[in-house]
Amino acid sequence: MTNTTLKKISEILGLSISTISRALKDHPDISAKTKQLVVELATTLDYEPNVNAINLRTSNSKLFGLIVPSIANQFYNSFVASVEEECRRNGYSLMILQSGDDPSIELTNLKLCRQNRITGLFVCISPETVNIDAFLKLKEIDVPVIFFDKVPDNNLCNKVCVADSISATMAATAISNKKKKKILALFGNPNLSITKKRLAAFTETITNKAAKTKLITAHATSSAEAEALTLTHLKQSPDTIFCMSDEILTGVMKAIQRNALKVPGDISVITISNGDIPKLYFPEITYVETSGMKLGKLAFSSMMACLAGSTFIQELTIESLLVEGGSL
Amino acid sequence: MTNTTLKKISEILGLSISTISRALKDHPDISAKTKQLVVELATTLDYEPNVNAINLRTSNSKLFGLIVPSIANQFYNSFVASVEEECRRNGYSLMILQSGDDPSIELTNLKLCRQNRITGLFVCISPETVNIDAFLKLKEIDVPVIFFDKVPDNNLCNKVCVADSISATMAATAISNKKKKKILALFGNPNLSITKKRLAAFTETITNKAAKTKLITAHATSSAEAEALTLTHLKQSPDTIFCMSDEILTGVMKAIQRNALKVPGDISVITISNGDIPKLYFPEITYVETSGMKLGKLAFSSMMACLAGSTFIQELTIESLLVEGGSL
DNA sequence: AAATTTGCTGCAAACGTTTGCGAAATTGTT
DNA sequence: AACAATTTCGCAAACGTTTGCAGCAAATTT
Repeated sequence: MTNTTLKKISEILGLSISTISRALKDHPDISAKTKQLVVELATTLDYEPNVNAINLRTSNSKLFGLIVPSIANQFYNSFVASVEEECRRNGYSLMILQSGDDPSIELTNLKLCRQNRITGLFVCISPETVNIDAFLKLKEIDVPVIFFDKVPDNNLCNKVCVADSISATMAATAISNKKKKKILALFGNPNLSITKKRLAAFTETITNKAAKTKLITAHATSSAEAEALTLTHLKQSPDTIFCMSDEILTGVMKAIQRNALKVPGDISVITISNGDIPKLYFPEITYVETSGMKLGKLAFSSMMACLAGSTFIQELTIESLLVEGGSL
Repeated sequence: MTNTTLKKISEILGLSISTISRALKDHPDISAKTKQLVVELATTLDYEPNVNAINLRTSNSKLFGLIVPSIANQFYNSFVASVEEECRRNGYSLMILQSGDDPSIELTNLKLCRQNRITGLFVCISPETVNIDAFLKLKEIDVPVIFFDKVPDNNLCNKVCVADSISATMAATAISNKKKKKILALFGNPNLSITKKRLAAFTETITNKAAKTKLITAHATSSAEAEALTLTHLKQSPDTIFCMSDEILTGVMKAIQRNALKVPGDISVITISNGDIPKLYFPEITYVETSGMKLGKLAFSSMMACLAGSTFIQELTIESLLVEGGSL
């Protein structure tokens, strides 16, 4: 058995291919009874149009590309899920590709996107990616590119991000409101702009709002490292720990559980997170939300704006939100 | 600017389209110097072949479809990630679609796959899906279908699953080896075959191996429900809790933390899991591993076997593995 | 009765490739 | 110098659609 085509239907019905094509899309030129005839046969034969042929003919693929470091990550995960949903609702397809933070795979994926003649691209570049010319070339052929989360410095492109500085500020404010005196603040890879922004904003806020508070900052690039670091600093008995991300948080929590400390009795915890991990603990960890889902919706609407002809280049951020758990 | 095509290159070089096509794919008919000429120009013009045209011409899309309830799930997540990786390594593309466990979206997604003329489909059906005819129709047009994880009862299809019975048995054995006396075993949605299998195997093993042990079983369909259930049963002070899944585990752990119980001093915990969640706690939770990654690799190789012409229908399972944490 | 309108349908080109076949140009063989 | 063999390339059809245009019959208007 082979796939049903317009031609096959046309031969059975003794009509021309163009009539079949028009009948199936309810074209006014075709009489009602012909339409019925065609639609019925198409249904029984399980006709499904060949999108390759359609795309070729119309040069409009209705396909978006999405390049992300890894989908095995709470944040990107929810981002991807929400973009996927929006695509389905709006009649688009989505090609999801993982780069594994490897610039060469990133390029391979980009190539794949081009070969598939995507009509738009969502991309989160890897930390090592410095040259984004390959992405910008897409714009030359009128394919909009929306950078999300980890975005290039170049300001000639559309970006959607979480409000890094603001969320760190919010966390710092929440801490200072509680009159904490000795804070351990843990951050991720110091080379990432996301780390720099959060570190700067956090430090500044604490310095301004709670001048007498002692603040210790440190960097960890993995959960295990965060755990070790926490265990070390716990000896100086901080009263609060701030975590820049879920990864840091999980390490910190293991250290806290290992030392059998009570949260928030012995020590307070606050983090910046998508929200899934903080809810795994009791009490639930207070966090500043950076929603991948919201970011996905924003990215999608930004894409739609581009496709609608907007040439206005903008950098959008989603607002953060303090979600109270019981850990602060 | 528009995309570069073979035609454009051929016009610039004064050669025919077929020569360009052959030159780019290193066809022996073409002379070395022509090849070099063509390749150079193609590179500077950023030529990327149009896969729509290729697929149309060759009727071979090199595209797999993957329908999964949700990618915002540790297990499916790792499954998808590993399939995606295998695809990239083997020159295939992957169209990832979420059904949200909604049978109608499932069908929409299936239609999308057909329209894209996928060469194979990986699918995890929703619990409500009873009629799988729509999927079986794919086989009539020679598109292999690999069902994974939640599979239909029908035995005329290829399936890859985690070893549900065996993993439950392994967990039960681990418990009985520790001479536990009072077990609380929590399971998920009682209508799912996965639940039935795990429940049956667990109960049977405990009954056989530890006849004197008291076993209480219960069902919870969400993490919150599992927490409430645990809090209730904790009053009867079980010495061990078995969790059927990560979802159950997270609820149980919140209950344990809420009651400030020590693991494994006051109570032991064991679960069946992909491995991510158990490692978030201290001590890490002992679990029987059901690896989404392994399942992904298995599904992919099964797909490859089908494409290679194997008509042998089989149900494959991945072996489980007891990963010792410190919770038992 | 002729002219016009209306309703329905078909023709054919185009989208960008691949590939079997034939032909021309070059080389090698007697 | 004649022929065969080889190298190198182009022609044209096909994949499954969409769509501007033309055609034709029937219905309506002059």
